[in-house]
Amino acid sequence: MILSTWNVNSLKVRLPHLLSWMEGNSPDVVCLQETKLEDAKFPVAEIEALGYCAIFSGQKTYNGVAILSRLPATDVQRGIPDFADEQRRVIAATIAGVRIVCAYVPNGQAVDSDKYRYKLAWLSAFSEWIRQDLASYPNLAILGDYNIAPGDEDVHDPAAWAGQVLCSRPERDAFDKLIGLGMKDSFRLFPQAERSYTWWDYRMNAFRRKMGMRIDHILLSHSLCDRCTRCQIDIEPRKLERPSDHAPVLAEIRLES
DNA sequence: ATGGCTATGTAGCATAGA
Repeated sequence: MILSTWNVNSLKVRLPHLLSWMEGNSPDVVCLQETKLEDAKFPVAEIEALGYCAIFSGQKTYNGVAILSRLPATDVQRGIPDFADEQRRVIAATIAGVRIVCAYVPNGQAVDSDKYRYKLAWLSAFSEWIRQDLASYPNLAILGDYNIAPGDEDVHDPAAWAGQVLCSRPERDAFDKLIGLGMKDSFRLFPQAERSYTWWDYRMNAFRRKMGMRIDHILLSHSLCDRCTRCQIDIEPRKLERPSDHAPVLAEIRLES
């Protein structure tokens, strides 16, 4: 079972990239962030034509998340339970016995901004929800754009980014809190190339110069980690014309038959 | 050099992303 996540930065613009990427990589589950589409405008027909079902929670202009799946998705949850939030950032469902959580964590803009405080409050509520959900779903995966670089090795210039948004101690503590609940960063289960990133600024030829950040992650519960055979970032779509600024991340899980 | 791109909503630029 191949799980994947991709911040597409507008599904309307990126739909051709997404469809060809799905054809080339045959993921079983695709978690999308920043679809920027109202639900009425979601490209259901194009997704279904590839043999996938789609569940989504979107809004105009900003945010928006979706899960595409070959197998049926049940027990769909939109948003963090008991956390009032206008912003469409979370959708979760059970697929083939695995609880899939698709998340678009707030960016935070700048440390000490209102958006940063919203990010930390959001992460706190999210973490509490995951803590409870892990008791019900031992096979749990959280895929998405965390907007957190977990360590300095995930940042092209750690000195310049020290203490900045995406790298600050409270954000990394929030990430570590998820780990402490019984999750692992599947990317670090395997040897990886240095300067492995999932996001590069559109400006300054950042991608070509390998000036990026690893902020999109697939966290797996321990029981799923035991069956994870690979996790990798696919930088190929970032090379296309009019790319998303994020690259997709994939993890493969060996499911018992 | 605190910019630099890109997408959206909307018809000029403002806002947001990370």
